[in-house]
Amino acid sequence: MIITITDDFDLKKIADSGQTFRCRIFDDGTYRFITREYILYIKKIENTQYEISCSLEEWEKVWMSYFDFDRDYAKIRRDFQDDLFLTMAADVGEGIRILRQDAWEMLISFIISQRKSIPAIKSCIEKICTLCGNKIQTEREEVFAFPIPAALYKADTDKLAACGLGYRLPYIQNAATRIYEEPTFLQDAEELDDSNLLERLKLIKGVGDKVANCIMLFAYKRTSSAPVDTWINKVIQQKYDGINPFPNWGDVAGIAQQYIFYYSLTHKDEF
DNA sequence: CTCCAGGGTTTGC
DNA sequence: GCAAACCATGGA
Repeated sequence: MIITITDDFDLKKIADSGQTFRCRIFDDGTYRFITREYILYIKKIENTQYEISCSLEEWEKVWMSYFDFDRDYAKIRRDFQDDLFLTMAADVGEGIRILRQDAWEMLISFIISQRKSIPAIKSCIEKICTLCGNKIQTEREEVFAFPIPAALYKADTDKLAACGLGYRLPYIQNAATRIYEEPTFLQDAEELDDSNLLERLKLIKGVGDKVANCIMLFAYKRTSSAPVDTWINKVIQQKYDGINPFPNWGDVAGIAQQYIFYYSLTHKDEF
């Protein structure tokens, strides 16, 4: 099926933006995304035309929300014009969108992410999916879904450790136990305001300010949340005199953060 | 081989 | 309250 997308949408930049760790790029230019049990193959045909593997119904029900198409990113970028560095970063990152991903997957993925490089995070998560995720056969490949809480809870400790979790193993097992025993924990958190949601997420061992902000931004669409990691911290030190500028950008701070994060990733020699 | 990674918790003051 | 120490492991 062919669809038209007119707002900012760059598959490669989204895949490389560090929000999702399970996007696969095929040699023919097709991108694969997974969320819950849904799998999408999408390829740019020309200009605003994209070929998608799912039905229009699934596109509208699942993927429109996943890719955050209710938000006008072109307008958001224009509103950054009073900040020179952010304007440049947003220009470089044009096409990035904030993905609305599964809260459980983001919780586990970003606990794993601490003190790991993005390639290491990806391979670690892939091993966990292969170990205890649901196997799905598509027309292109055999894929493993992200494990549900019960599957991770019941996974053998030694086999889980062999996925490269390191010292994060007890954090992961603790989080899996928590969500397995209280299945509505993440769902109920949706009702909380930003401040209370942050504190609720930080109740889970291994979740601090940075990881909680990632979960808020990438799963709960709390676009005021701007995670400060090592790269963002370098930018704050070198471009903003050590003063965190993100609170100044209000409810689009998280989007500004994502443009700047992508800029720092693609211009490592400047930091 | 060494160095560091989308940090967080624990410990010591 | 705040720094500093400590954490396992893979990728570069």
